[in-house]
Amino acid sequence: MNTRFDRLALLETFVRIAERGSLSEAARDLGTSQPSISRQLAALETRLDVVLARRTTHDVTLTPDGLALLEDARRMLGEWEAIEERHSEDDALKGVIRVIAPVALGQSLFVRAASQFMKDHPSVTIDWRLRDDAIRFAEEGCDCWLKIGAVPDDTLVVRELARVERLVVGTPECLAAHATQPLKDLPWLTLGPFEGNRIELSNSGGSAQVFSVTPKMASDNIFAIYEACLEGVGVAILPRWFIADDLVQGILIDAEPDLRAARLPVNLALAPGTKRPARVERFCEAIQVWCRDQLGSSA
Amino acid sequence: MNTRFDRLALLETFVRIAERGSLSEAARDLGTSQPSISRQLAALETRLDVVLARRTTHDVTLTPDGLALLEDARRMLGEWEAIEERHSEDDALKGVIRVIAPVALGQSLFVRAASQFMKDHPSVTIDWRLRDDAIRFAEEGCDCWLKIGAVPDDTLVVRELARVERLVVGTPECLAAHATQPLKDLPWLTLGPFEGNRIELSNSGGSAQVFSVTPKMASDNIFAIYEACLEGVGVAILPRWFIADDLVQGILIDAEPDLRAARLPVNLALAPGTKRPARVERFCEAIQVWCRDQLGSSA
DNA sequence: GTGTGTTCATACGCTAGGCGTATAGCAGTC
DNA sequence: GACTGCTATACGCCTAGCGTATGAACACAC
Repeated sequence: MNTRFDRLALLETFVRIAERGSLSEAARDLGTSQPSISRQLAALETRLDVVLARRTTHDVTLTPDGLALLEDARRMLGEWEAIEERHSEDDALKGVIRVIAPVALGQSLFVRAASQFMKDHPSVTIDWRLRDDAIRFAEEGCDCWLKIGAVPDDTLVVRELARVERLVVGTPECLAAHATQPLKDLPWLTLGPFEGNRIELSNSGGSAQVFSVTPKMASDNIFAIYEACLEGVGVAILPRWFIADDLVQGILIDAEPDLRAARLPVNLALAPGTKRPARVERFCEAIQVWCRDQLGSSA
Repeated sequence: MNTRFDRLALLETFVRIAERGSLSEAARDLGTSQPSISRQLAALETRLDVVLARRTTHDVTLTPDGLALLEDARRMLGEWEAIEERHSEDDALKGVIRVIAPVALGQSLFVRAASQFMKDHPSVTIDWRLRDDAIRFAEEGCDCWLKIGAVPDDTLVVRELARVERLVVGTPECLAAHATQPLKDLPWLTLGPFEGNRIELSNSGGSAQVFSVTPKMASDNIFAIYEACLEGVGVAILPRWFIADDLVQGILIDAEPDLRAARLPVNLALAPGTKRPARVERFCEAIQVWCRDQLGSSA
């Protein structure tokens, strides 16, 4: 089988097929004909001697082998791109960067960093998806993953961006109303994924106190907790970046200046590999710098 | 410039050109015509918009850009190979593995491991080059580099294979003749790259003694030192694997059973990257296992 | 200098591999 | 059952890359 296809082009169409779930749509995307796509997929399968996708008349689903190839194909295409753009004299970044970020950070703080990046690089497009749950990175086709807490995938390269400070806050009224009560009896507003019903605070000396609470309200959404807190319903553990303005304005008060919840690490995860497209590399750098400046090492 | 070249094929011929230093020879290697090679190189240069090689009528030398590409090209071709062979049902390894090993280890101990590997995988060829000096890994085109001591290139992936035990040995006669002398006054045979004129020995408790000597003989070749030692000229610090048989036969004697020179780490260095051809991956595993078994963690 | 041998680059058909168009077959939807 | 949208296959076309042949440049020998 002496085929003269460009192997990287085959990978390109394969990735496109995987992303669109259809040969026809891939063909439209790539500005070619559907039979061409069909032939290319067949050629790739012949070449690798493996079935990459199950075709029915109405959809295309990758086989496990196809899924495995998808990851490698994306990486190799990225590497080729890095090679091609290394010597392109216009150093203007371009293309799309796919980012997955946690909901809370992604819709407020981080999106400002991303916006700045887009301003700095007008030809760059960002696909900004907000998700808090663990993702199947390899299948998503995303370039970088911002994650609060540990990254549950040890095949990825992880860079720590910051460790965010979290403090106990409440409205002045709320705090005054419960001033005489011990900590554990406050009306706690707890954020599901982090606290559950167990609160752990420690002072700068490192000595910790741990106690269980029956939350006034529990939620998996930080904005809900925040709003309830503003309403004076109770006290909550919130990251400093989230309530910095309110602290300045006195709307919320640091209830226990000596006590802090454990810092939450914010990580940046990338697919492993030696070379990445410049736009991805630069975006990651920008995010890192931005975190250092905005969140600080003590943010 | 709508070219239909297979980009990976372009990289392949480019690497071949770099290795052979000639378009014509590359053409012969690849079983094609010289004009074809010429066109491919030109196409790659056009595509990347960079001059990769200076051609004179009698030789081809890579530009710095070409040298940079060479590294990436080798990596990408390796990755493609890994993809292709992942699903090849015959799990027989094949192809050539290029290894650079230290002279002493490479011509005796390690070559046995390599031999075993070739026996286990008949279709594998090994290009076994022995060099003690630091190499420009990226330019050499080698797959793995066995190195005594630290690997002076932090772009490489390093795996420690063993830490070899080194002891003071001499012939029984030689040791008897100098039995009354303090260590530092023995007729030392020193191995240049490691000892110089400064001997450092420590006991199992960790306390060390250091002294300078004026060597009876100094050399950068372990076999020379070894032969002189066998001749009874003096005492030498030699690795256990090197003189294990002689110790058993009583030809050489462990002069200071309580004292040992610092263990020398033996490392395996690889080009970074996520996927390597199976033969390389398996060879490295084999070497690691072999080292564990033959040299042991206390070898 | 001249000759010889080697190198790389270019010119010129040729050929075959990949393209698009057209069509067939199939599955789900209305 | 007609319709729609999908993938696979057949068929001719077209061109990109091939090999052959040739030319220019350089190295070395004499």
